Amino acid sequence: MTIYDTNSWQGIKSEVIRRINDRQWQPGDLIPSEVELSEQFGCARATVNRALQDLADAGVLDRRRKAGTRVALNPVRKATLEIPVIRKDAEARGGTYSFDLLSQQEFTPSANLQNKYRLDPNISLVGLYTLHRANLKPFAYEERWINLAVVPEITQADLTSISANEWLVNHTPLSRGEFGFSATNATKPEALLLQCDEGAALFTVNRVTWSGEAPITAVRLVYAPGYSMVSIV
Amino acid sequence: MTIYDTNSWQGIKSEVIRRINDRQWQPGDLIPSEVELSEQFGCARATVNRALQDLADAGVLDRRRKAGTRVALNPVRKATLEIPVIRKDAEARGGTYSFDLLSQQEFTPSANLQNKYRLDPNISLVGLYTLHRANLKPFAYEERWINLAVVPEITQADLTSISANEWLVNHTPLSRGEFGFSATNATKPEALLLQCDEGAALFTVNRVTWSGEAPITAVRLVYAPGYSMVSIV
DNA sequence: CAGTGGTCTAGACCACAAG
DNA sequence: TTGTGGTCTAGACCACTGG
Repeated sequence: MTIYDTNSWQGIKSEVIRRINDRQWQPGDLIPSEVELSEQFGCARATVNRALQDLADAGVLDRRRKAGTRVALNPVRKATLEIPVIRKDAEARGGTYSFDLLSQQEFTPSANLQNKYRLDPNISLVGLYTLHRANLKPFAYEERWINLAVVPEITQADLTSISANEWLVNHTPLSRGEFGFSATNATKPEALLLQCDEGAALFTVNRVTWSGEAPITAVRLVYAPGYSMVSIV
Repeated sequence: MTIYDTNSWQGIKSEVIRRINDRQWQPGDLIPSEVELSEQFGCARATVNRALQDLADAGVLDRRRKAGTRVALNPVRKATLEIPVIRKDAEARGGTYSFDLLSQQEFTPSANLQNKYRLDPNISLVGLYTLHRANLKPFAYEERWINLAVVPEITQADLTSISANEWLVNHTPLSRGEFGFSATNATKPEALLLQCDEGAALFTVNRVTWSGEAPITAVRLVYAPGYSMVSIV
């Protein structure tokens, strides 16, 4: 346990946490204003501000101008998932990473894709089917399409030596995305690829990545049985 | 798209992002120091600091004293999962929430639990088995134990009217935890409870919550088929 | 050692929203 | 209208760590 001075922002943060845990300040309660607290703690208001903002980010406090700062009624548990590049993930689980690019072809978006992602019918997409391995054993199976209208350069890349995943991460440094996590039963082809029984429960990630209004890529990733994604809060 | 002035920290943040996306600053590159940037932007160093710290938190920049600030080589994708109380989750999915407390009993930790969670063999735990429902249909099945040495007050609570989950959230406002997400095949009893086929792929969450060195509670939660946990980055 | 980020201060002005 | 948080400034000192 690290101890902080009470006129450091971390110290103020722990003190606030202590008061909440002690139930001096209960859920829904209004806590003193920044000015009052800075007087209590004998520090600058900016220091209190830093501490309270941090706690508000964490979902512990609710702050509104003029209305003041309250202890959150529904302390949302926020878990920050670090989603590593698959290669790192496989390596971290003690394996040597490799992958097979099973197939790659260009196509134009189906009506379904056009609607779902607001894609122009005339653009080209690349479809990629990849089996990721750790120590040569199947680790995850990936189905992906990439929007060539956004990243045409990828046609120049050798996607058998670097995975599309990594290429994209390094060439589109910042982007919005949506993740969906679910569980699906292995289909027969998936079972063959992942060397598991048909119907086995597979941890599944769906991801769409956007650059402004245009989708860059969408992925469906099914992990071999036993995979677990861990997060520390 | 919101536009910020370049001497606000948000403005500086977007400008830095722009330079990274333009590849003026490439992954691994050292970017100018805070002092240099504050001169370039005509603002105080603290403002630049705020912007760069934000980007470092997001995993876009790597910062080290004396070594300076670099564009991250492995831009970690961080997804912030908001993990709501089950009731809210069920309600957000358009249902009326209810639950059945199937069983509740006190016991002392098995050798296995003692080892895994460093539990004293003499303390008492409560085991709870709960079926959560949305619109009366099974939503998730929960197995949980709670450490009475840490929260003895819970024996006073009526856990048939408020779920243990919510009681704990409101009485242990801040705590560390670990989440694990995986997929499991429905066992026969789970299939009965969740009204699905045996073997169906179920999204599963394991959670352990700690208060200092002592575990407060551990939960295994299996969701009815079709559940998907969504996160926006 | 010296240069970088990390933090604190005292003061100021602004933006928002409750009354 | 007015009290609250949100932000910026100019300056200062500190903590870490690379050279």
